[in-house]
Amino acid sequence: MGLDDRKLAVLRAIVEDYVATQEPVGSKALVERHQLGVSPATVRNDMAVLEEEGYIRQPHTSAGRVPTDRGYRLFVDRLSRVKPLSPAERRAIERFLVGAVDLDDVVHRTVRLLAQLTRQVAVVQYPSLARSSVRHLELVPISTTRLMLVMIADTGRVEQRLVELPKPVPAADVTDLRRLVNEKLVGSRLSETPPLVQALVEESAPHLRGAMTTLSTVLLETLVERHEERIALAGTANLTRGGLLDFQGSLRPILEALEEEVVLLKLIGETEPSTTRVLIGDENEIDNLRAASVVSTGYGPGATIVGGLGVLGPTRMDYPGTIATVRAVARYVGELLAQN
Amino acid sequence: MGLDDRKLAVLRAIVEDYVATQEPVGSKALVERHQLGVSPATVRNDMAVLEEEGYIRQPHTSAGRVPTDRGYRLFVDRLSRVKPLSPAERRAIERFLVGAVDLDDVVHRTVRLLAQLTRQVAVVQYPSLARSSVRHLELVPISTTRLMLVMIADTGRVEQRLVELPKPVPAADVTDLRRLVNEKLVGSRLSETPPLVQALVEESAPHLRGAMTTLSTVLLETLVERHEERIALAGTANLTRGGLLDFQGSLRPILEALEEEVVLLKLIGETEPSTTRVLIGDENEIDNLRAASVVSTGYGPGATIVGGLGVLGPTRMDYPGTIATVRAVARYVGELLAQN
DNA sequence: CCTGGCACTCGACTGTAGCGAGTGCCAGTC
DNA sequence: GACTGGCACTCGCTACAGTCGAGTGCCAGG
Repeated sequence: MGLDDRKLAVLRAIVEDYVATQEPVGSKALVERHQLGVSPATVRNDMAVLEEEGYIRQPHTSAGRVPTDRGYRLFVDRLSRVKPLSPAERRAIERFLVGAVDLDDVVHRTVRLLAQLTRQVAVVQYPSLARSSVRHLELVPISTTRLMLVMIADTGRVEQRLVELPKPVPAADVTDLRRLVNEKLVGSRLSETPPLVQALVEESAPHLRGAMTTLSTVLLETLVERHEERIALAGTANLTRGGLLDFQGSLRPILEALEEEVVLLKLIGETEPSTTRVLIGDENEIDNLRAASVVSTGYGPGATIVGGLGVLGPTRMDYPGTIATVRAVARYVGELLAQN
Repeated sequence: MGLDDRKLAVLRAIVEDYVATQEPVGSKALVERHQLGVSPATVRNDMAVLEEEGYIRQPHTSAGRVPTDRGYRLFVDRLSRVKPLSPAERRAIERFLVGAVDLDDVVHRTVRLLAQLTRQVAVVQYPSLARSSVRHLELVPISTTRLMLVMIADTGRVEQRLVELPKPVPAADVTDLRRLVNEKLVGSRLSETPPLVQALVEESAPHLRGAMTTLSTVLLETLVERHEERIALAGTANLTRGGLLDFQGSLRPILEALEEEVVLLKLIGETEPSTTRVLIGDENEIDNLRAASVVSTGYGPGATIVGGLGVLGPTRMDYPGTIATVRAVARYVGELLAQN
């Protein structure tokens, strides 16, 4: 484990050069491009150690060195400072996000912005229902046996579900139902609603009981239990940058993974602490994404977190820059949400 | 233009073999695999004519022939019958689409189904607002100066917009506004609403005038004029089938095009007649998609068309099969919509 | 502990040769 | 006049040999 400062400097230089050039970097080029203060031969010795420890590797004998996933990990954890954003990027973020009217609008703008700034695939999760509370519930009669249940959450999300009633319900009863569910549920977090909904059914007048039961079923099953998460995606075209060198030749597994909402949620949805999470190559649990890295973080108004966002790219990525961008965008989005 | 029956048969054989094998097809292989009743030499003469007319070409001297876009066009127009669906496919469609509850659900299932059956990129347009009529408008107070406008269309689409009021509006007035807009607009097609909305503003009581004006602005601008279209996409991973032989080496332009909603709408949205539309390679107006073909059609309950759906793939695609699948799926979706 | 020197490795590139699929053309046949 | 068999030709593909050079590991000396 004898990684003295110079060896770390060599690793940092290798990572930076490789990220920039996309080509294995050799000892001679290294000393030329960085002020290491030693000769190529010395660097070679250091490289030998770094390779033995698993931080770099040679694609083939007599090629330069390339960082391993482990090497990137060390780089991210100990060798890089988060790059401050350029004023241009800062301006781009502001320009992109002002003028958003809708939650939909915010999410779409955000995901495109992220993709554009990082030049990678961007993923943004809509504010999670599980972390939202009910602002209003609306019942719209579609026919005598059908209601449209519209739920508006404090995070701006609006969800609707069709409710098929067991038997016709008069308009007056619909009004009663609407009043009851709103009285009971408005203001409470969705994760806390089950007992309330239960009580609602038990307390409701006999002639409303039937309708209230199916209504509660819809509420619980489709909105609370399998809490519908929504995801926006952009920038898949960026996967083709760098030819087929990244992603070991085939985009197939990546594209397949990106089509699975569950996978995407796993990637960016589980960020509990407010820190940025970086998953490098192999660290990723999803097999299809073993050749990719993910940088993700949570966002939300103020200190609370209501959803996640992040980007996915080749392991060979500009981590400091990407981390900075992801964080900055998350912060701006949070502020935007706080305003509403 | 001397294309006698045998030359057409040769063209058909070339298209079928090339689609199946993905390799340029030569005269000898042709007579072996198809009952043409003539010798390779004769076929060669026919091929020479077909090439002169621009229906096929040679990638390089001494390779077999490959159909040109023009060749595919002739094939689609005159040389192929729509393939009947296999019972398995038929069953797959039914199994996939029953149990859909939501419009969202229907669209998502449809797009995935299409992608799976055709093994290509599938695109489904949500029922167009322009072709929908208003079933109900709901106004939900968010704060004293903010309303959430929820529009439910007869096609099942639900759209919401935040309305920022110029000054606080009491709850009673919101009730009035809700009643007024519903009385006036429910049942009318969105494309016919502008004069109605105009009248609504002019006829409304003075104390409602201000709120009604901004409300009408939101209605007209965001829902009617730039009629918000929504699109679902699936199966991008299928682009990687056939290695990089299709799409002349780079997926980049295709992926870029697929990220633009406008482009997608252009692809599948303009289907006015109920017939299936096939765009082959160069016929496509979007430069990025000159290497691809699109098969699209309209769908809707009964005979009316409310939206489009289709698939995108390499020009080297199984046109008869794809056309059949796209049509069948569109028909099923139409039936599904008619039930609601 | 660092450095310069040196032998070695091995991928990338180049040029050559042989193979074979496929063609175009032509003379002969029905 | 249409079709066919035969034949010379083209040219991409593959294999192989040779060269080049970037990069390495190792070692002796400062």
